[in-house]
Amino acid sequence: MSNSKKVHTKFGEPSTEESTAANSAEVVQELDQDVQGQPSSSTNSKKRSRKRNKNKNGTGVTSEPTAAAASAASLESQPSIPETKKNKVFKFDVDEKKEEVTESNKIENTAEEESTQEKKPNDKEQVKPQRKKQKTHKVVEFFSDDEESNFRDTRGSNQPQQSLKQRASQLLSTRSNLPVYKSREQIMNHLNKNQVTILIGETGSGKSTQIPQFLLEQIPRDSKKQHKGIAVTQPRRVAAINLATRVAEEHGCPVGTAVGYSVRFDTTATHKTKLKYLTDGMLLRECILDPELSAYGVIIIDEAHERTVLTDLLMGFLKELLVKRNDLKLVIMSATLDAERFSKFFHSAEILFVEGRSYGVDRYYTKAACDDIVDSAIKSIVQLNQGEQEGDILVFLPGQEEIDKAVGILERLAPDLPKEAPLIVPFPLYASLSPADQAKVFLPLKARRRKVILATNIAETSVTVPGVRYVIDSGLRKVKLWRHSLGLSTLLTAPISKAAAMQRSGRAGREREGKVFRLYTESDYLKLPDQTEPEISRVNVTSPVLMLKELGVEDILNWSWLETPGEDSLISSLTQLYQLKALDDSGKITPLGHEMAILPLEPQLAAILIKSHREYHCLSDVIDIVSCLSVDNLVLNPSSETRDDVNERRRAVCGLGCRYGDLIMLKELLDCYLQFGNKDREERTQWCKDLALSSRGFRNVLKVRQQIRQYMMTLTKDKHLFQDIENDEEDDIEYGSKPMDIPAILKSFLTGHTTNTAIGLPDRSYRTTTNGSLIAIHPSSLLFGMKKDAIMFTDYVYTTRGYARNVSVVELEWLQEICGGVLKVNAANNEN
DNA sequence: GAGCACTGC
Repeated sequence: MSNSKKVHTKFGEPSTEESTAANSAEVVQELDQDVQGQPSSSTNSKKRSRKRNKNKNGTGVTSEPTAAAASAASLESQPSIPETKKNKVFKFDVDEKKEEVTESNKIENTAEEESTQEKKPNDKEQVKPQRKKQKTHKVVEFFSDDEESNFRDTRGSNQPQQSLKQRASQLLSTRSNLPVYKSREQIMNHLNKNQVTILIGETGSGKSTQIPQFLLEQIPRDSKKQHKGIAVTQPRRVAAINLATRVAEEHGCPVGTAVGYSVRFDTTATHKTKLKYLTDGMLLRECILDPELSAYGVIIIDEAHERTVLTDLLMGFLKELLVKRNDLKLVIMSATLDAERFSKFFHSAEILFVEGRSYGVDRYYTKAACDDIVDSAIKSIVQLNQGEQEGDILVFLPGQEEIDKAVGILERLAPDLPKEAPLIVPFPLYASLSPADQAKVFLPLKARRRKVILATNIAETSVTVPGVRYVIDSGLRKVKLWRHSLGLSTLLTAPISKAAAMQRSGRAGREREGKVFRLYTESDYLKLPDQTEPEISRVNVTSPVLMLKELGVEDILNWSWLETPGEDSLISSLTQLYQLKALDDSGKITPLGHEMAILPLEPQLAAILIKSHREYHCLSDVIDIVSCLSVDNLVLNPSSETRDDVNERRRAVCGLGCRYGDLIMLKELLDCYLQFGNKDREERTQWCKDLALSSRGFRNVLKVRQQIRQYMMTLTKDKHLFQDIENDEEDDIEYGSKPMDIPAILKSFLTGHTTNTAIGLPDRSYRTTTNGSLIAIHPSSLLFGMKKDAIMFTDYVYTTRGYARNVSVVELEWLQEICGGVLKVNAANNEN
């Protein structure tokens, strides 16, 4: 630490915090990477020990009335709070008592490093016996390297029942050392006595794998009586799949039997499944089919602190369902103190705390605010590389632009740096990077090299890179903000919250003690909001509102929102649904609205799809385009060196796209992809590479397409809806041979995008028809720089100026025909 | 003539 002080002259004194908010779902995501053949972390600690003090009863669990959590939440402003209480909860911010807390952590560090030496006595008496106890469990951790390789072996192989059982009993010793396992009795007593339980569990507590199993083990295995099942929701698909796989193994059964999962396009659960991991979106789908959720006796909402729109909706829905179903139990699992809100929401349900296992992270702040974040990040990386011991560096930057810039600078800089320090090897990491490029961050490096991963928010929860010991945090992120008054969303660079800063720094403490270098001052840190604003308060809620209408909620404004999106936002969503004819004059859902709610698409796209069938008779082409639109990162951003070539090739393939715009381009690209067929896989992959398209993206497009076709056949009760297409596919007739009815396709889209239109001006800029603001065609569009009478776009982004993305050419007459009312507004604007 | 964070059905 003294060494680092010398080197990091820019930073102030270190302070220490516990890493928080990371959770067991992330742990399994590491596992996923291993399953996919990526190297596991060889440095993964064999000696993981707990740093957290236990409470007096020694179980690691405390059942507290909510007032205790409230006092814990306001920790900063109550320096007189007893030490024992502080240790029960997360320390979001210990800066005001930095010395005190650093001191206590120092003692703990010492105890760990000198494991044979008896700990010096201190004033925290209750800590002492517990620490002794934990030392005996040091070798045990959630996933050791050995565990993971064994896990790989058994997964997917058809092992006899006996060996599955053997494996399960082997795993039992690992399980039984998890903090949650030790508190089993207490937790289960509480769960059995209460309808709602809020559980805060830190990283590595094992809550996501163990608590569902405790509940499962209460159900007799071979009971003839029908027992209601357990559902565990996750915000991410990969987490649901991996947790189910792991838990099935611990339970000694193949996935898809007693334990299974259900995510879009991939379900292993059957009617026999008693414990099901599923995405929150999937459970909401089940709500539509069965509003009583009668298949379940217990619902567990995991990762509730992430506050995704879908989790929030589920909690509101379940709150109402609990009144109707006295036998239903609900467990809300969270990793942060935000649980206080959950408790209040569920009529002051009690909060249980379970400790976790993670390492301390020293914090450093800059002495002055940084004006150029990329420059500051580079300087910090170089300093750190020279002054600190081995360990990889994870740098959080807001977006692709900053990351690419920083990677470029580092690549030029690295060979000229002093040779005493390890060679810096930079890796970018963001979602629109191709999977192959993303995977590079997991490759091990030769000796005397240091990995520097420059990442967006993707590394905060979705991707866990092993080996990271240092985090550099710009304190910035990109946020999509929905402006309901404009009907447009903007993408802004904004400061993160304290909770997010904590989450980011926690990435340095997953395997051993780490350090975080924050590229902002401590006083700026203190000004950050405690929690990240929940998604629901900043996004377009048209889709959630339609779902609630479908579930029979009449008074949307006064529904049991965990957090209301706001009256303006709700009213604009209701208005939009009314305009799409999903709601009638009295605000009730229409038959069309019902069909839209069933389709797994944004209401706008659903409306377009149905219109394309009933009015414009071009359903199958529109399904193809809509499928492309609903897959992320299909058309990738080419790197700056290849950009011109890629654009050239795309234009060559998309003759019609060049004339009519990006929607038609998507159809042409898909047709091209399909023409390769499965015989020419290699060629097809090369083609995708040449055009900077994602093969994985296309595979998803085909899944979505298949799903939507299925839904449309059900909705129209017409089994032969796609018969001619399917015959073509069987006969291997060339794709794209049937000419598209382009006006019909574009008119279909116009019905859903009346407000996303603009009129061309002489200088190649455009004026929107809604409020007359200036907008330009985004450079990523095939129509970039072209002058057209009128355009329609699916997306709007404001950066240096307003940009329309995914642009298509429309005719002025169509605007009059389809969005007459909108044009009048435009005329009024132009007069002003 | 410029550049989009992350999820879900």
